[in-house]
Amino acid sequence: MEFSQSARELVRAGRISDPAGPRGRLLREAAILFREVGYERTTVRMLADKVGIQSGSIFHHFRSKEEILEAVMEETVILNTAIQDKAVAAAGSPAARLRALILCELRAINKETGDAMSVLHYEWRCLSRPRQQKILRLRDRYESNWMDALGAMVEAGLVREDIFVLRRLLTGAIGWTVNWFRPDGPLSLEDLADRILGLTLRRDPALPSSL
Amino acid sequence: MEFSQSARELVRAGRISDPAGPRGRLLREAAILFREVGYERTTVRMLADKVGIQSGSIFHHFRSKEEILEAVMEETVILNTAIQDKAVAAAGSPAARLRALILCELRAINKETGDAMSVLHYEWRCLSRPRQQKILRLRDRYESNWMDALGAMVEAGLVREDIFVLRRLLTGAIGWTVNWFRPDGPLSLEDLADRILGLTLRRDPALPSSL
DNA sequence: TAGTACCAAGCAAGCGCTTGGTGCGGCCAG
DNA sequence: CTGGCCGCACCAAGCGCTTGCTTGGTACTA
Repeated sequence: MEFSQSARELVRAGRISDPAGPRGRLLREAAILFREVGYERTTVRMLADKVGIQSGSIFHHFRSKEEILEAVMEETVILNTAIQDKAVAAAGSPAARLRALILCELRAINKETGDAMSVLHYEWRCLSRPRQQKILRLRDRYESNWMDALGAMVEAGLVREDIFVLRRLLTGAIGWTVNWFRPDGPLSLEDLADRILGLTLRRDPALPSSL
Repeated sequence: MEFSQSARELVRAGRISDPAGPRGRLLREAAILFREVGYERTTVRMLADKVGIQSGSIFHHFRSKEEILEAVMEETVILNTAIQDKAVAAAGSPAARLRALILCELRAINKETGDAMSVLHYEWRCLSRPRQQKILRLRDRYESNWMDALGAMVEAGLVREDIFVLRRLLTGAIGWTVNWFRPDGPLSLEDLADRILGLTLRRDPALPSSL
């Protein structure tokens, strides 16, 4: 599996925490709690209970509650950027590359890192400005992968839209799936990726855009 | 303007608070604070300061802080449903109706009710379950307007997608505009509505969906 | 005189975080 | 082989502060 392999490599490189260690376990439970309850409503006592330690012991691993939130976001961005890089490298045509990006993002949001991605989305403003900018810098390569792929689609004549607007519409559409997509439903993430890709392809100008 | 006329009618009918009255002023400032700071981080003291009263006086108008959040959401849903109803009634063709819905939602999110709509989106889980269901029931007609319009588009042969999936993708794409759309930018909401409508139209099957 | 809108003061609970100390596995000098 | 010790992970207790909300009373309007 792409996910766990990338994760293992990053743990070995010291870029993310070992999920088996105490820090990694704290981050995993924190992501779940932050998602379900919200960052503000989650107390350090709730998190400590989930992990099975005393509330004060958390501050042996993190200097503050906000540092936990930052770490959840940071490690998720690092991991998903690594996964995305691999998918981009493996894709051939521009269309295949775009589809790979769509599928990557759908998976990030709806599979293993779904809790943390949800936190990244919904708890963004709970981070102090400096910490926000740190995460934003980490996202740079992730986003430029998108813009490169969309640019290639335009060059190939497969997309007609303004790619900045298009990327933002796609961000919204894909991100929102967290609120309705069910992996045990009739629709697979691969199907969904195909449909979203289909929406982006340019339509025949001859068709009546009859208003 | 469609907005203020619908608002005035609803105030007269007693369905939403008078924005000039103390309750209405509280709700307006609450929406702004909840959006900018977040519901949990907003204290009743902050809200009282904004309105220029003592913190305890808030509880003369609302029984609890959560009741304020509920009212913000409830009145926004009521108002935007009324605006949407008028737009639907005025639209002719299926495509015009769909475009009207897209534009309505874009306006709701990016104009007068933008703060409250953002709160509706981001602070949803801060509501207790019974209160959530109350709001959901209020949204019923709003959503069925959408499904009716999309169904008509399919019948007219203008849309090929599964309309449930399509509606959800659109919800995400439109909702996300709150995070990037700037009314003083080069793109107008009307332009944006056209582009989003364009994405939903069925594309020529003859075009290579070349993967 | 009843009702609306508000003030001034403060309570009880819960919050993030600090402090001082304990148990234990690994490591290395003797 | 082993005794001493270091550092990691954690505990028990609680401090200081903020929070939503309550109470009892006042001014003004109709």
